[in-house]
Formats: sequence, structure tokens, C-alpha cells
Amino acid sequence: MTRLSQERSARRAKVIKALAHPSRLAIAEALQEGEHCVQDLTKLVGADISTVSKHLTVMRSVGLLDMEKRGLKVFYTLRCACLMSFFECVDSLVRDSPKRTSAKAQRAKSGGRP
Amino acid sequence: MTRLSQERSARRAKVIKALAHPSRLAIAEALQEGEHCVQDLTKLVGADISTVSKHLTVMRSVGLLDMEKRGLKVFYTLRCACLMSFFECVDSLVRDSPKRTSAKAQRAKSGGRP
DNA sequence: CCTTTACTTGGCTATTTCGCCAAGTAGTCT
DNA sequence: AGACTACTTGGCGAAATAGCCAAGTAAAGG
Repeated sequence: MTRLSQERSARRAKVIKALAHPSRLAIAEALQEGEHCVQDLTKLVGADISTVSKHLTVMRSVGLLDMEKRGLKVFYTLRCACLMSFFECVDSLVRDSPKRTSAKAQRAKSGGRP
Repeated sequence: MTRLSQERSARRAKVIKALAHPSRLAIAEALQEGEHCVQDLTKLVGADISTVSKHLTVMRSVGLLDMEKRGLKVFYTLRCACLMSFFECVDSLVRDSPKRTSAKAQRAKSGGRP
């Protein structure tokens, strides 16, 4: 692997990691329909507000979100219009994954003597 | 958030987590052009073969990959045809993310008195 | 049967991530 | 100024991840 493609994978991984958490996915989904403040998102995911704030910081730090303070509230918006199609792709995997067996079981299946 | 959408986010997160690592992204990218055996992928990512094998197990366990043993070698293939378009989306974020400042700096910027 | 090749698994430590509580900051309102 | 609301940050223990080495398994070939 070239040095450049290593760096590319590292940069991509940072963004994808920032998405790879149930609460953060729920946040991303909620934000597709428009901006929300931290309070709303906190109710949505049902965790401590400090936890949610840190999730938002993570997502913002990789460029997934924008923030804007208006009065007391901070509104977050999605910067990525293409998430839904990816989620559909992920969901299709979730749907039609065969029950996955361990490599051990796999070996037994293909190589097993009767 | 409903119980059902919590579960959905959890399932999605598992798949996305399995992608959220530089080596695993490199593997996914290599496999888009066709199957590869563990040896090849090990050379590609430049880690111990046991490490690569574990990465492959993770990816397979969430349905991203299929494996097939032929002779001594084990060939892995991608089960997800839609990764490239997602990567392009991620890359666009990587490209045009403004240099992200901390919330502290952000506060100073918008609210600072001259 | 013994060796070699290709891969997986176990076990371990080091690092990272998660989530809460407590404390701090920033606006708003009286 | 003081009180209140909305968020962020620091800190810390618990849990998950990552990587290596060593040991195990499976197929191929002498």
C-alpha cells in the first residue's frame, strides 16, 4: 500500500469512526430532517447531556456537523447529504446476512469427513 | 427514540464500526476489485497476519465479507457493492471541512466583544 | 507420516472510547 | 448583580479495541 493511500484510509476512518456509534447514528438521522439543539438530541438518545455534547463534538471535529449558537441554544446541522443512501446499503447487509458462523465452524462445514 | 429505532441504530453501528479502521478500509477498497487471499491483504496493510485475520473476522461477522477456502488459501470477497459511493461522500467531507475549532474558540469567535 | 504453507485462535498488554458526575462558561432575564 | 437555562469541559473508572507473539488447525506434497 502506498503512503498516500494509507493516509487516505486514515482520514476516511476518522470520519467513519465518528459515525460508528448507535447514539451518533441516531443523531445523524434526526439531523437529516433539519437542525436540532442539544436538548432535543439529548431527549432523543436518552443519555446525559454531557455525553451527547461530547458525541456532537466528535462528529463536528471530523466535519460531519456544523454548529450555530442562537441565544442560549446551540443548533447542530448535518454537513453530509449522502448518509441516507449509505444507511440503506448498511441495512441491506443487516437484512440479508446469513447467520455468520465462526471460521472453526466454517472449516468443519466445508472440510468435514462424514 | 423508539425501542425499534434504537435497535436499528445499534445494528447499523455494528456494521459501520467494522469499517471504521484504516486497515479495514484499505481491505474493503482492495476487495472491490475482486477477491484476495489473506496473504495478499496482509502485504497490503503491512501488519501481522494474525492481526489481519482478526480484522477480516470482524468484517465477516457483520456481513461485510464472504470467505471461501480453496486449497490452502482463504479468499475473501466484499458483499457490499455500495461502498465506493459512500467513500466519495466521506472524502468530500474530508476535502472541504473547514479547519474545525473547539467550542471554546467558537464561542470566543461569535460572542467576543471588540 | 512428516514438513511446509496458509490461516485462525488464545492470551496478553497498551491504548482508546464511553458515560457519568462535577464544575465551568455563556447568554437571558429580572 | 444574582438567578436561571443551555451547553461544554475535566476527570475518572469501566469496558471495548488493537496489535503482537505463540500455539493450534487444515490442506498439500514429498
